[in-house]
Amino acid sequence: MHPMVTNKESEEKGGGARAKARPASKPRGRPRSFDRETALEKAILAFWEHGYEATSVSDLTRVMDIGAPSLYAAFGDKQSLFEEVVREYGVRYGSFADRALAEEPTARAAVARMLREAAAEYTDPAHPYGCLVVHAATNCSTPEVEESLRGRRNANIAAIRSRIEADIVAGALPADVDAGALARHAGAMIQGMSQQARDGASREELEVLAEIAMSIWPRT
Amino acid sequence: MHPMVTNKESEEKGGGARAKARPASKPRGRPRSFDRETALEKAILAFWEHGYEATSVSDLTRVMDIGAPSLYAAFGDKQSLFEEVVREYGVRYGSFADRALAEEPTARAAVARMLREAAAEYTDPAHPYGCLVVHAATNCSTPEVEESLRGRRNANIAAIRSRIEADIVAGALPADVDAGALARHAGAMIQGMSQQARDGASREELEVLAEIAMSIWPRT
DNA sequence: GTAATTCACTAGCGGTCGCTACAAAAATCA
DNA sequence: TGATTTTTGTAGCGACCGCTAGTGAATTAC
Repeated sequence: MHPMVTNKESEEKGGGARAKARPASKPRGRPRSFDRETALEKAILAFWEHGYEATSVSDLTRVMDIGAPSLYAAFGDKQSLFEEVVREYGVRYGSFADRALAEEPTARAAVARMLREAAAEYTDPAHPYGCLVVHAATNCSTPEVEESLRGRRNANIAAIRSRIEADIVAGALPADVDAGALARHAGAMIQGMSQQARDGASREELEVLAEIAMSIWPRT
Repeated sequence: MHPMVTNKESEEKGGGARAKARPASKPRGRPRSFDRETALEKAILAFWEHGYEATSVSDLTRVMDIGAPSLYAAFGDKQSLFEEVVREYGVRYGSFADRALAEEPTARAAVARMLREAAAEYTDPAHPYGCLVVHAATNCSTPEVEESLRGRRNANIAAIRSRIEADIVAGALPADVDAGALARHAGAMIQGMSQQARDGASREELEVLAEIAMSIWPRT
């Protein structure tokens, strides 16, 4: 008798819930009385603001406006809901970093844009301050959860490093550049900016920070 | 992590009269059976590693090797114990920043030393990684505790800023230097380094980070 | 219609949380 | 010797934690 919940719909095949390409038939039983996407967004905001541990299931059922059994049926247990929240956060709010790395012509331009956009994103009053990936699972008594976000942070730094190394190979950066150090510096700036946003720094202050931080890059 | 046998404080054997600096008269009731300083140190390490929320009173009584009533009698409730822990942490582990600001001849030298020593301190295997002030009260459901550490972080940045402004007045830094931005950058580096130490960065990696971070300072 | 299926709600499980009442134990004071 | 004062260990308080059994409501399939 595992506490395991059979994740009936966690596979979520990309298509709209029930409006679009459905395999012909309507679902069998009583329909859900809440919008799953909306409830998930509320969960994102709650975890973003208070972190994994400090957000209780009863907090979640309140802000998502559903009962506990509905939450467990729709999202699994607290930990799997948080995993989905982190994934969706990455799509809705954390994609600016990957976009900068993919779209800018050089690593330097990518990091500059990344920091500039982080200053705006982390201080946007439309949602909690800072970065969920940086703050939501620090001091977490569930090691897997803490490790999961740690992995994401380190993966982000590794992605920046790869982009820098690509520039070195392409000759856009000097061969003696320490790609790891530059990438780590960008990561530290991101994390420091997130912390300072939470501590009350303004967008303008973080933008100045982002700008002067770029002066460590070699002149090209 | 020594095994550390809990030496139940053998009651002073020779004449009690010449035993160290005694406060005038002996206390009236049954003497305490544990060393308060040692117990406090254990509490520091526990809060440092797991944070305020994730460290339960039962965790504390276990690592401090005392019963709950003894803990409450000696330190007050969990929150006031944490306050004392933070104070004592500042004295025992966090004083390198203030010392650098006080002892170095210039703000630049002070910040350079501060970052260099942070790289060593935050990765010292003799205690938990990173900085307690940065990490122990994020996502804390007791607002006063979270606010308290936030205040310390912002005060540290303000202290760096004051030191920089003093250098500007003294002519050791150009008059057009943005003291606030430079100080904020140092704070972001400290916080980013603390996070990366927790995420597994080595002392050498953080030292490189500390060094390149100093290149944002104007050449003097 | 009836059966089958899925969701919502109430109620509550065992466990841990921070904290404390209580009485025995160990010291000083008279 | 008591009487007093303080600490100690036991034992457990009420509140909240994550989570779920059980029952009835809402829908489709036959």
